[in-house]
Amino acid sequence: MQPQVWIEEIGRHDGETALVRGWVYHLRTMKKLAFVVLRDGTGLLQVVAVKGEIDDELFERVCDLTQESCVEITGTVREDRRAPGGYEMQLQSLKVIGESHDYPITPKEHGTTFLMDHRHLWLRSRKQHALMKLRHTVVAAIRDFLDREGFTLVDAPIFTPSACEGTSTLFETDYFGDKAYLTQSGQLYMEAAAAAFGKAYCFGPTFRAEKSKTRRHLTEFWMVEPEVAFADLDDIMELEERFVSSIVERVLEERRDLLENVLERDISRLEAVQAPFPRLSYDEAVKKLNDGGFAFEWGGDFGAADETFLSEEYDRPLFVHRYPAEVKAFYMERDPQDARLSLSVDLLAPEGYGEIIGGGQRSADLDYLLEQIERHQLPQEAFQWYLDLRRYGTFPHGGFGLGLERMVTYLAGIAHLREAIPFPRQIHRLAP
RNA sequence: UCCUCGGUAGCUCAAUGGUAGAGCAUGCGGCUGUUAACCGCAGGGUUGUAGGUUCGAGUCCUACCCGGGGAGCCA
Repeated sequence: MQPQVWIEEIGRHDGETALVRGWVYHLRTMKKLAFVVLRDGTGLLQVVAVKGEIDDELFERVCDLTQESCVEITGTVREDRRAPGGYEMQLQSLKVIGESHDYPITPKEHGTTFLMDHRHLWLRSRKQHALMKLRHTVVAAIRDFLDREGFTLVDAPIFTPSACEGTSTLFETDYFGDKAYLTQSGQLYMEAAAAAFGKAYCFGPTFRAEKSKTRRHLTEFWMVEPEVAFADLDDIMELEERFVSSIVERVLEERRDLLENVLERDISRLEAVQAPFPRLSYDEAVKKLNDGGFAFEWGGDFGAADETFLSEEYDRPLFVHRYPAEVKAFYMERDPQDARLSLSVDLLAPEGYGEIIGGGQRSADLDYLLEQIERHQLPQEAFQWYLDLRRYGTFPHGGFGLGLERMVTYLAGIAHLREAIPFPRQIHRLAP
């Protein structure tokens, strides 16, 4: 039997007879001519059937095809400017592998709710396909960068005995009669990993039971969390900017065509993302907000509008560092210059995409952490293993967490986070 | 939890308080280079639910249900 050719490689078979398999993406028929656009996951190929050149029964079967039916087609390949993709196939034989009737996603507009209800089918569409390819490349870029930098992947558990950061936004589940929670960060485990491997990271799904209904939130999202022994705040910022700019560079290299032609992204906005990134202290940011007419009070965390205003004047991501300790997690190191502040840093994406990274330097001091755990009213028993890291050779260290979907959303320039993940989980969406 | 908008054909949407409609999809017919093809015909409805006002309610009122967008919180 003739081997199957993937459409992305069809150009290598110019002038030959080839066999392709895929799904009917579009169909246009006339009395003596029919065009079938075939989709196989790697590309689109226009197949032409001409009545008279093939027998009438075969031509009838081509005309009777329906959207998204799965077929096997053989035909001769030839270059043709009129065909999308530059190559066209002259049909010789057709075999239907799986029929499709009344495919729900028609070639006209649909609402997001309807499309999300059919997410399992929507993924076949051009734009969604492009977004998943982009996501794939971002994941590969993340792993390759950390690998090159000497990081070891140390997977953090998904079932956890308590909150990493003590908020009340955990999904609770039964664990053989005990309570367990779905992880909202692998952070604390990475601190243990940093003491074992020096440079470590985890990359997996995390869960937040926040009842958020915004374009920037999912209840299940993917986060990459590197942690580095002996790193201070400046080291972390330097690592973050190299990390982010290398991801952008990789995406521009491998997905430029999809970004430009399918996602219609303004490429120049991504080309501007080069290290070093601008740095603003929290104090300076508050002053900027006040000067800009925002009634923002020192001590709070920034809202979406504040973040947009701050990042607006820069063409690349913006670091805001040294937030008040009150608004950050209990394990953040205090600023030795000002006890009200923490050695924390957020990275804000341009164009109003907001926070894509949160991180900073962790406290190495056992007494301080004990005090913080009490202050945040966290159950000390649950943190004994974590405190051991300070009892047995404590060390300065820092790290950060990058939200994968926020990064993909920003790179793709799309309006909503939910299209940056194959099957989004949101407050009102658990299916498909 | 709060603010705001919405729920009418399979989908996207129309419809001064007065016979519920269009485009797409589907079925049938036409067309030899289509690019979300085009042209003609046809079928398709308990207007989210319950009550109320009215001669008459998709439209006005009340309650409830469901969802979109945003806020807070965060990545």
